[in-house]
Amino acid sequence: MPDRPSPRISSRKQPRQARSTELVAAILEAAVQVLAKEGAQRFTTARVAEKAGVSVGSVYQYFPNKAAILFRLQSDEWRQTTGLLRAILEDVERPPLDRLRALVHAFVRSECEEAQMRTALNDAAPLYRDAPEAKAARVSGTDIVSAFMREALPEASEETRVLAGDLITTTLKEVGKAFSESPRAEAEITVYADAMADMFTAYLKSLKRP
Amino acid sequence: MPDRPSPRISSRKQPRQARSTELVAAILEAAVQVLAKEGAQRFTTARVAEKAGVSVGSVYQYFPNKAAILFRLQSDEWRQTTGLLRAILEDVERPPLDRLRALVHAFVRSECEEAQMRTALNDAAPLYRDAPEAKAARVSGTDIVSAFMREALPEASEETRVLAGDLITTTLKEVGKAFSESPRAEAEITVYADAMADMFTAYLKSLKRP
DNA sequence: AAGAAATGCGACTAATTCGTCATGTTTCCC
DNA sequence: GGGAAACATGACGAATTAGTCGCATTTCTT
Repeated sequence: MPDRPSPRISSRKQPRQARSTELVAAILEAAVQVLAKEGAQRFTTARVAEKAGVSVGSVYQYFPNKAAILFRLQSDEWRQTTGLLRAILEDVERPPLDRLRALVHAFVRSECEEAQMRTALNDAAPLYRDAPEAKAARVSGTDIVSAFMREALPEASEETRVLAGDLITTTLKEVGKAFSESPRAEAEITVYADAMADMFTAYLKSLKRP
Repeated sequence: MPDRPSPRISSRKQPRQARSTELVAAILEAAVQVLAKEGAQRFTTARVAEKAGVSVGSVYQYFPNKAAILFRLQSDEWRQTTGLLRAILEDVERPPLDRLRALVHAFVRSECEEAQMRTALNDAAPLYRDAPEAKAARVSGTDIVSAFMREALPEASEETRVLAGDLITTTLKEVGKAFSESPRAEAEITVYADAMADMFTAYLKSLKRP
């Protein structure tokens, strides 16, 4: 119930010439910097435009509104993370629990990079959260998880698998997010990721033999 | 890095007469409603004042700024939750893992009440998060957890206990928050809380015998 | 080269916001 | 009753913001 309506968030028009492609890239780059440096509260189209060395009008040629810029950043971020995780999960040679551990490490580590920007992006979430595109994005990605869970818990009921998969996914995402909100040293990251992997491992083992 | 500086957030003056005490209560009550109904984005002192049937000026007599109202709500919420959880954890008769399960249920259930308002309050977190009072509030409460962990894992190293305690606490809080962001049916809550308790239980057991 | 299409510009508007302050009202206490 | 202190008011100033629009410039196409 955060923001008024859910305005359209999809791209206004596609860049067709080289200069406009660069312009969009410059805007996104600048948006990241503004977000990291100024925070969600002071993230304005004017500031982004200035940082990008571009006029406000140009920003609105390719993004229908402020939320669209933020959603685009979030999408890109999410696509990248998904690719990273999928690669790990689909390496069928390694035993499932090994892969899960590797995944936890990769995810936590990735969250800790550009932590400032990510935190600010989360702060701005209310602005794009309710848009239909954002909702759709959240649904996708379920298939990889359920495939993995089928492998890790072949004898459990589908219901159990869905529940456990959801719990682990949510925990990974939310706890990772919270963890990365403070600046962290290398060693700390490793220790924390291991602890989380330990927890998941113990949980999955307990579901195997109840 | 969300909001400019961290402005003072503590109370501006204490109400000394009956009417002003009621006024403060009315403001807080109204604040909850505005937050739930309009969301963080549209939470303004003017709207709160109007809903409370009071003038803006009066609001600023007892709260130095908007953030202070939000912080106050968060504090109250937190105090209440802490009390609830402490009572469960300190019931020394029941075995530790039983208490932990009860605690998870109580917490998740409590998060699901007034979910709208809580979500909005979280959205507004950047406004008060950086204030010193808020930082202080986050530190306190560690003692109950560590007492419990000493009991649940008497033979583990202090380091392990701190880490596990932190992980469980963070998971409970963050996953509970995320879970309550969608509206949930009774049965769903029970199932989810049980799953989370299962995960914690398995984790703690695994730390007992490695 | 010349018209068309795409792109880029930035001053400007309309709206919203926070918080103050001069002025009135109520309560307290002697 | 009367003076002081506490309380309440709401119009107002200063600042910020999102997004638009008429016009200038660049690129494409033929």
